[in-house]
Amino acid sequence: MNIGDVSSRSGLPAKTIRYYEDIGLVCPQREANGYRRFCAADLHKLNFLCRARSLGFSIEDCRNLLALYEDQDRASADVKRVAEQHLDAIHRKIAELEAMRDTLANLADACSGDQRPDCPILLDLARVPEG
Amino acid sequence: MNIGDVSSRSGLPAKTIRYYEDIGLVCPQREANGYRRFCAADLHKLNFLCRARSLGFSIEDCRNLLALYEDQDRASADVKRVAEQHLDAIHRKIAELEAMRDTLANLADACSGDQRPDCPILLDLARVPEG
DNA sequence: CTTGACCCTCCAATTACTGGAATCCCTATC
DNA sequence: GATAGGGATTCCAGTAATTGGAGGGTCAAG
Repeated sequence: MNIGDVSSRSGLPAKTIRYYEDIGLVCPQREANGYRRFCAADLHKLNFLCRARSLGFSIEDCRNLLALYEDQDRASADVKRVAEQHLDAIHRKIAELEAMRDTLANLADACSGDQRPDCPILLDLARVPEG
Repeated sequence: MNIGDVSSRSGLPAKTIRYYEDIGLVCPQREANGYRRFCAADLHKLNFLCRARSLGFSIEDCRNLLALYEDQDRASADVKRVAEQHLDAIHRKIAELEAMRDTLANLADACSGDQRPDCPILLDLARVPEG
C-alpha cells in the first residue's frame, strides 16, 4: 500500500502519517522509487493511533499505549494507569471550561447586545481584581 | 512601574508581558536605561488581558475586546457577539471532552487493572473501524 | 567593590500537525 | 515522444501562546 491508500483507510492525512514516521511511530518500508510501502501491520498501527488520538491521548501517550499493545506480557494495570491519568486531565479540563462557560453565559445574558455602549461583559473584564 | 511591578499586580509573568508588547497589545514607555515603564493605564490593560485570557478568549479576541473597551462609541452587540462565539466554541469543546470522558470511563471501568495482559482499553484502540 | 535582584534582547522549544514550494514518478492519451 | 494528471518525495515555515535559557546590562545595599 502507498501512503494514499493507508491514508484513506486509516482516516489520517498523508501529511500526518509522514509526521508519524518522522517521530518514529511507524516505520514503513520503502520501494525502489522511494515511495513508502505500508504493510497490514502498519495500517493497523495507524488505525490504533487514529483512535487513540481521537480519544485525546497525547502523542507520547500513544507511543506508550502502542508499546503496551505490542507487548504480550504487559500488565493491564499499566494501560489503565495511562487511561486514568488522561481521564483526570479531561475532568480538569471540563471543569475549567464549565467555569468559563458559566461566567460567560451569565455575562452574555446580562448584556443587552444593542447599539448602546454599556456592556457588563466589558465591565467584568475591566474590573479591578480584589487583593 | 517596572515590569516586575506590573507582573505581580496583574498576575501575568514578565515574559508574557514582554510578549504582549511584542504583538502590540501594550506599548509601555521606556526609561533612559531601556527598562519598560508602565503607567496605570498599561496595568489596567494587563489586568483586562489577564481576565479575558482566563475566560479562554484567544489573543485575537482579546485584541478586539480591548479595542471595543477603549472605543466609547462601541455597540454592546459587538462585544456580545465575540462572547457568544467564544461561548459556542466552549460548548463544542465541552461536548467533545465529555464524549471522550464517557468512552474512557467505560473502558477504564471494564479494565481489571492487574498483572494480566488482557485489556479492553487496548482492544478498543485496536478495533477495526467499521466501513 | 561585590553581591543579588532586577532588567534587557534574542534564540529555541513546546504540541501536533498543516501549508506550500520544488521536484520526481507513473500511467494514459494524443 | 510529448504531455497531462495524479500521486509521491523532501524540506522549510507557520500555527497559538507562551516558556526556558543564554549572555549580558543596571541598580541599590553593604
